[in-house]
Amino acid sequence: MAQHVSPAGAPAVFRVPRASTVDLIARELRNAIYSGALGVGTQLGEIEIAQQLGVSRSPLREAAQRLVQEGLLTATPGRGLRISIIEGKQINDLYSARKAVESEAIRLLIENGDPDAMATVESAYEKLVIASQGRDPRTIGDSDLDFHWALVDASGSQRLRRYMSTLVLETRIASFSVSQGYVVRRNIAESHDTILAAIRAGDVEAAVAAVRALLDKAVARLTGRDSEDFDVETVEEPHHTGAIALEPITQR
Amino acid sequence: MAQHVSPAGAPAVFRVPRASTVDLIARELRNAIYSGALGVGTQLGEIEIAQQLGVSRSPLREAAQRLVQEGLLTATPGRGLRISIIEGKQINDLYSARKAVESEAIRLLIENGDPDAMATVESAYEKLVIASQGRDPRTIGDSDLDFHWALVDASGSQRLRRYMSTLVLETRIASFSVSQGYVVRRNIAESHDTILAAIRAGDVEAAVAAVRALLDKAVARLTGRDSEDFDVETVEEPHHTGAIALEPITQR
DNA sequence: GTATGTAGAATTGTCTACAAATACCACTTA
DNA sequence: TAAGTGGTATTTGTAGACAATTCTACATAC
Repeated sequence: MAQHVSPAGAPAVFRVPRASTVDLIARELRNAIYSGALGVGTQLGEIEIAQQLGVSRSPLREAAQRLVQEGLLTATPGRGLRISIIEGKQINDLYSARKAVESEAIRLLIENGDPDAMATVESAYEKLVIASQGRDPRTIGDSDLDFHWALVDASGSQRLRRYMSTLVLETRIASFSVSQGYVVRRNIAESHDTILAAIRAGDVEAAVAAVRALLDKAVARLTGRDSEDFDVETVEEPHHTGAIALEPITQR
Repeated sequence: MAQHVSPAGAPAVFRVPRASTVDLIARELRNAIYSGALGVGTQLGEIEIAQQLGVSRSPLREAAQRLVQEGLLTATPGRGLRISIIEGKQINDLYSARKAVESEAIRLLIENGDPDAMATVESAYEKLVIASQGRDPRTIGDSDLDFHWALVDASGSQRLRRYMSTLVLETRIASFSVSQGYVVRRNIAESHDTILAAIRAGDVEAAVAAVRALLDKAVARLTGRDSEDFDVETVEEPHHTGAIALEPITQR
């Protein structure tokens, strides 16, 4: 995922915003969810996680509340935290949000007309093409999400970016939740080419329509309403070995 | 703001999710921001707030992290928490997000065709009309935001609702940040009538376009690029008396 | 008179300990 | 044997205490 970029015209020297411990923990938790190290529905014991991260329970709990706010974790009083499950109607809801965010992102991307931003999108697309030529569905799925992320990142909107970073994770959770596997389409590159072509042409409506269609297809696939599309491949998620391993927080 | 509604078809009996202390604190903080009790840019001392709320620092800090994730609070290591300031380019960003969310909400609202949902929107509109006939700009501003909230709430989308609840607060913060006053248009009802008419007619594109136009106008007003529109009124925000008062958390 | 360095106070960040709620398991009983 | 019940153990929720960082004020040097 791309980094933040200093806006032009801003002062040359910023107050260095060194990341707080809570930031680092939250990031680590998100990584763990994305990678699948923390499986869907997993109840997470605070002392265990805290020990693995090399921190106390307090900052861990604070970081957890951030993910709760995002909807990635579900907190039930007296019962602690578990990774949210996203299935059923939530799938539709998730993709509604994605349609909202990605549509607006495309609009901004085209309006801004920033060549650098377009370049990163093109770059993400190329990686997607290369990945789709390979045979590893996992890699394809990753580069698919990366592309959509790049799209929103290139919009330059801080809020859309924030929303999308969560939505990416939720999409990941959803694919874990639905099948306990991982479904991707093999011919994924063509449909994305349509989007990119429209963006290049500066045709907002066409690009938006293309993304919406793409996402609608994804919903149909995930909710099992699409029995005709055989060009998919299911990959089993590696079984969780019980012992989940998180990297300790460094930098202090 | 309207309350959450049980989605149809959900099990009749839920595991009663009694609100956790963190929930209550977070809600109280949001209320304080919305009401202006916690002014923009205010540094909040943890011990003081915790005492006023009648809780310890631990749950307060956890609740605060939720608002940090929302972007309502800004946390700087070693320097604690302060209410975020929203001005300049952030205004554009904020309204981009609103466009994204509200556009999609309208789309869903029309697609769903739920009479009850429409009724709540109509109700919010009526209140807006009544308020706009009065002379209190503060009331008008409130009912304006309430209407937009009702729109998104009626979409039935959990995620859009979550986004919007934050965006409403941010909009409020923005109007506090820009002028240290509160700007509203007097003839606000007509423009909203356009939206509602399009929704009633089931015309998605027209409704979406109307909302986008409305929001664009708001941006222009807030960023001061709209010197021609004289039909506005500025209200001074009541001076903060230094002593901020928060209601203690009850229910245990 | 301005700027720099230092000491003190206050506030935040983290940890440990205690209280309360929940889950699990054995036991009893129909 | 199955269901209900009670007790125990584990986990979470909260509070208070300690450590570290930052801000403010004052003194000193240029």
